[in-house]
Amino acid sequence: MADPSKPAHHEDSGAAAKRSKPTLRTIAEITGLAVTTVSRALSDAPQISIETRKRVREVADQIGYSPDRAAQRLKTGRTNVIGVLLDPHEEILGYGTSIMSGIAKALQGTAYHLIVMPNFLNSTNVQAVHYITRNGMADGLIFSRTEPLDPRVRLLSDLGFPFVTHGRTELSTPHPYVDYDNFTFAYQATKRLIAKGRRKPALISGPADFTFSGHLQHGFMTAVREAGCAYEILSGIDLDSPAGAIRDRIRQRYAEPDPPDSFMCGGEVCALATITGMSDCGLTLGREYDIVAKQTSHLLSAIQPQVETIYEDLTATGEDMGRVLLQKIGGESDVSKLQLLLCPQIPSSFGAAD
Amino acid sequence: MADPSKPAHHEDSGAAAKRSKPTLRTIAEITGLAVTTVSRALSDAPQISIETRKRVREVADQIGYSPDRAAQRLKTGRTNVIGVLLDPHEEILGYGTSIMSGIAKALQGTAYHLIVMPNFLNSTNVQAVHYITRNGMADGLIFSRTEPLDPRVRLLSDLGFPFVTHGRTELSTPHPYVDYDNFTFAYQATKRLIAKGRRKPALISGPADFTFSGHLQHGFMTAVREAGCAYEILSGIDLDSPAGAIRDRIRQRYAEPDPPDSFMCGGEVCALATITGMSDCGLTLGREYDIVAKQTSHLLSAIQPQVETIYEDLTATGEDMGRVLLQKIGGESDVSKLQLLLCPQIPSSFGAAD
DNA sequence: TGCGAGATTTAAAACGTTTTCATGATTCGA
DNA sequence: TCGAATCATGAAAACGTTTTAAATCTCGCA
Repeated sequence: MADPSKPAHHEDSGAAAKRSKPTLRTIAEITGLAVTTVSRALSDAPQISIETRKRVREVADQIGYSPDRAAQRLKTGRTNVIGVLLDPHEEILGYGTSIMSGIAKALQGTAYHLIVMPNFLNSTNVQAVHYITRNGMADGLIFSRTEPLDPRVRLLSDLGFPFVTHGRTELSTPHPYVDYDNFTFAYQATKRLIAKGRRKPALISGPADFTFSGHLQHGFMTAVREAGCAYEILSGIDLDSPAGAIRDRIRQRYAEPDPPDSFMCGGEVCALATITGMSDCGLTLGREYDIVAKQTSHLLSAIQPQVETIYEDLTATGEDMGRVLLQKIGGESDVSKLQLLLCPQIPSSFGAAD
Repeated sequence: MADPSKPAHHEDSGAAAKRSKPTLRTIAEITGLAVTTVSRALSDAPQISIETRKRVREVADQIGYSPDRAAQRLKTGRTNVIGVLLDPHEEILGYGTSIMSGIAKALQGTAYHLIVMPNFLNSTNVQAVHYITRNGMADGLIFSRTEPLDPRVRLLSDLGFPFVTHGRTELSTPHPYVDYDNFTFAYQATKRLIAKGRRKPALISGPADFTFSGHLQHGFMTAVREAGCAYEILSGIDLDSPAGAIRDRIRQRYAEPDPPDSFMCGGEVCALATITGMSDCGLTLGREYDIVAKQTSHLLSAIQPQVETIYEDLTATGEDMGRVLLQKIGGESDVSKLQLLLCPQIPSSFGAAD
């Protein structure tokens, strides 16, 4: 932008430079225009003449002007801020960071800033939403881990407050979302296990509350039913369970009769823990059992043997969410344009699907 | 706080409730006081009489008043915001999220909000700092991955802008920081390897630029020199390298003569990649080689066999950084009180040191 | 009775924008 | 040539708070 090292070089009458932050008034004094005009010129109002606009721009750049967000905010009521509700569970494997990175990319070049409200300790998610909307802390909200009857979605819909979720709900009022097609993911992943000759796939599902857990399960069930094979949904653990717990559960399951011979894992840590648990039992990936997992980072490239994965690009998801939210804020009222279902890319190594 | 479902129950003369956001003026009208008085009462100014203060509080709670941050900001110049500069590299294993969670904890109950400025794409770190300070987007800044002559630290020191770093610098002007004692960590970890009978520990160091890499290396070198044993600092990779690269490098190293027999890993992904690389070569942890790693999450609990680790509590670090920054903003000028060096907890399994 | 000293309260200005409404130029149609 | 329309600019109010300076009130005391 403006180079602060460049000498300012303006020999004005008396308005010698106080070294305070330049404001519209500063520019007005230098150019001899009114504050109003300067404001208009900088915001590209149509009624300002071309040359005035150019001159104002010049001076603004020269003295390194940038508008006071607080003042703008006070006057317009707009905050120019997009809030992201961050959940402690999202700590795992850079989930939050990937999403945020994507959102940041979408906000790049707009007037919007990304602000993260971690609701780590204090309140429930709904309370956080209450607080943010009541205090006008953002113009829009983004959050994840939606539940079928998500109270946050309900609240925000009622308020008419712009938001986008990562994940769908089952509420009757449609709302903007970006979601990964976890049904297809689970369906294809499970089919892949079956195609490799496995006859009793196990699912490690998502936490019960969340919408996507149902999708995973549905995809899994569809595949096993089509194949007519046995299956198991591992009880007692889910994708949020700590790695150690998953490892223990696997070990325990193999002490019982009729264990599964393959696993559909919705996450990498989960896959890793499963492998370790199986290894505890003396079983080797690719020999005695198989795994297909969802991949959101490069963690699994570190382990041996290679796990088959289907990739979910969380940064892209974040970017989509950012874009959708900006559209919503911009006044797009056709909700169907604000709902994105991202399709899993099935690796060619999986062979032709049906 | 105030229960919005509770019926408001005030039958005022004519000032019937417009359903707009309550402001100081609203309270002033209800109580019959002046806006000034209300403002003072709410901020516990000493010259307001006890009963007025109480009355104002009551009304404020009742109508669910909360001050307009934008207006406060405009008037006072304070933003009540703490900014965290987030680096893309911090994506790994929830580093950023842990830190942020800690900061959030420290900010809990204060007037401060946490805002994260991811500088993922656009600018260099210094530019981001420039931008934030110039635009007055925060009252204080927190960031990580300091370099010995960190330009961000230099800039902020010159500006007199409050900040805390995660990690020290080697600049002559002292500044607030919170750091983990990586020298001691590396020293103890390496000693542990030697105590287990290893005779050629290898170090996978941090990225060359960062201060803590030097500390790691210093601790490592001190231990091997004391023991008079051979050592190696693995070239071509560092803690930021992707897991696959580390794995490849390990494999490659073992194709050459005189390989190391143990590893000091500054991170968990690194340890995991090392194990996999060694496993590729047919070598087993605890038999042919040992590892001691720094642990910041629970990832390694998922793998087998258990890696010996020394824990670094990043959430606690974040909390410390938050606290220190608040002190700094609060006017604490004794820098020595704003510098924290956190000591590694050496597990008792390591046996008596020395 | 009056007067200054607290003790409380208040009016008004200010922060830097945006916005509403008005103004001074210029041009145009009749 | 004159009023109307168009164009470019400006004055002033407003957003909700904090702060400075001033006003009012209540006493105690001479």
